[in-house]
Amino acid sequence: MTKYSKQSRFLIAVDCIVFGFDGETLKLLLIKRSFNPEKDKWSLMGGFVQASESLDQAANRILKQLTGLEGVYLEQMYSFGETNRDPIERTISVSYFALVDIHKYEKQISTDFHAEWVPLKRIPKLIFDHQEMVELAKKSIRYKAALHPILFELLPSRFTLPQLQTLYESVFNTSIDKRNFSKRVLATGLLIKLTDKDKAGSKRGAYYYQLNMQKYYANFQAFINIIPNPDSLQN
Amino acid sequence: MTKYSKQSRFLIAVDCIVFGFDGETLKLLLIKRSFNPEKDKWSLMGGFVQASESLDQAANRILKQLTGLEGVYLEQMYSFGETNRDPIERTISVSYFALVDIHKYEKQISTDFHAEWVPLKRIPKLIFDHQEMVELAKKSIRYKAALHPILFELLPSRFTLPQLQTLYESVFNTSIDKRNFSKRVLATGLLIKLTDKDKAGSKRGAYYYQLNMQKYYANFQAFINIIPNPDSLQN
DNA sequence: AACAATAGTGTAAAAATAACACCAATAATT
DNA sequence: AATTATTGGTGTTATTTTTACACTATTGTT
Repeated sequence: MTKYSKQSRFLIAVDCIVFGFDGETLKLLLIKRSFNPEKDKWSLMGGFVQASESLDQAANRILKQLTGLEGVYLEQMYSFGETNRDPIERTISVSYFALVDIHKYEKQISTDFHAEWVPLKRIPKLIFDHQEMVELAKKSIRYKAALHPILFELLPSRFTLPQLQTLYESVFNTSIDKRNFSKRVLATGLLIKLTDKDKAGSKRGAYYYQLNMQKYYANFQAFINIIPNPDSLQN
Repeated sequence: MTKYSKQSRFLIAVDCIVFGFDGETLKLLLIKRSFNPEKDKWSLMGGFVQASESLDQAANRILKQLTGLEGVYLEQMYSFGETNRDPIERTISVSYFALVDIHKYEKQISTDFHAEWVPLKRIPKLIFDHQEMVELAKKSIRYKAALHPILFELLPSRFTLPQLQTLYESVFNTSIDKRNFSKRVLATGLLIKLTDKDKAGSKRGAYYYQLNMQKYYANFQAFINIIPNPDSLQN
């Protein structure tokens, strides 16, 4: 068989918007770009897709190479294809967002690699259309988190209800009554209460919980109402 | 500045999953492929992205060229990038789904073009990974339609409540109490009741409604609960 | 005139959500 | 040793939303 002649071929990039949560604020993992153009400017984690790999494989490889992160939650988001989005050569970028437990990787990232966690509220100017990708990623995780239990991916395997609530409050930029919040999340049946407490956050200490992984995977696609009317929220 | 040397370049295709509704069943617009490989096999509307156009522009152009459809609802869905998805040459496909008023285009499509409306329940074997795209598209419109008023894009500008209900029932493969359904949709404030009736569907005739376009565009991103627990539905 | 077929409407029970305030535990301070 | 300050944990009621459910209206056909 013959090839498809006369058609243009393009570079394909993958760009990853990596979210982390340190217990107080949501952060993004950014990197100083190591090559031209825009060398030393802030950028998302990105790279080119290679001939031998699928898009998902490329996303995982790039994340690993630039940050050491492996096996994290990674989901394709949107493909950006404006003709001039990269000034050097036409490049289609397939964007992914990732959710990681920031503590698991915090030191590793800043020592071995040159990536940095930056609070979502203080994102510097980014190269190309990366700003636009970040905006879409913020919308996307809100949208998804309003309906599905993805935010657990940002927490360590053992976490407390106050931690979980702070996470939801910062993703949705709102405040929630803690009685109603705990009723809601416990009603999902996704949480298992442990017997010991986290004494770091308070004097009294808060019980640790962990995910019921069975139910978590089984109910992942189910609609779970943790945040009511998520789009009526501002900012 | 220098080009990004040493990187692979790829073909980029756009494939469109086009939904239509004839008042009874949901249908997809398919086409007999006009070139090799897989010539004369059933295929989605697809084509290659050109150097001069964005992804969205390519999607619109391809839809227009293959079907004459223009100005219809078109939304990027997902990018497919398995290395072997096209046996001839590695191609990344950016998929879009479209929602069209089937009546507006029915004759035009079958005479001027060689596309055909096929009931969603009787989709033939499709080339490459198009089957997978169709499955994802079915999921995607359900997901989106459960929360946002996109299904109006499948109806003519004037429609009746029974028509609208039949549409929802076929998208969600369920049946809905008509009293509750009309309360729900009317509560959105999106519908304007007209003074005349559609006498085609029944002896008594059903009032026509049209969209309040102001509110429609304003509330498009808002979460509108027309179908409760959309994922608890089977099939 | 009777019939057949689809359109249109209201109410009450049940479930889900929202609003709300106090006591518990304990480390730090006096 | 007692007090204070700080955060964790819980239950009830009112409101709202959702669900279940059945009859009359209209009109073309027979």
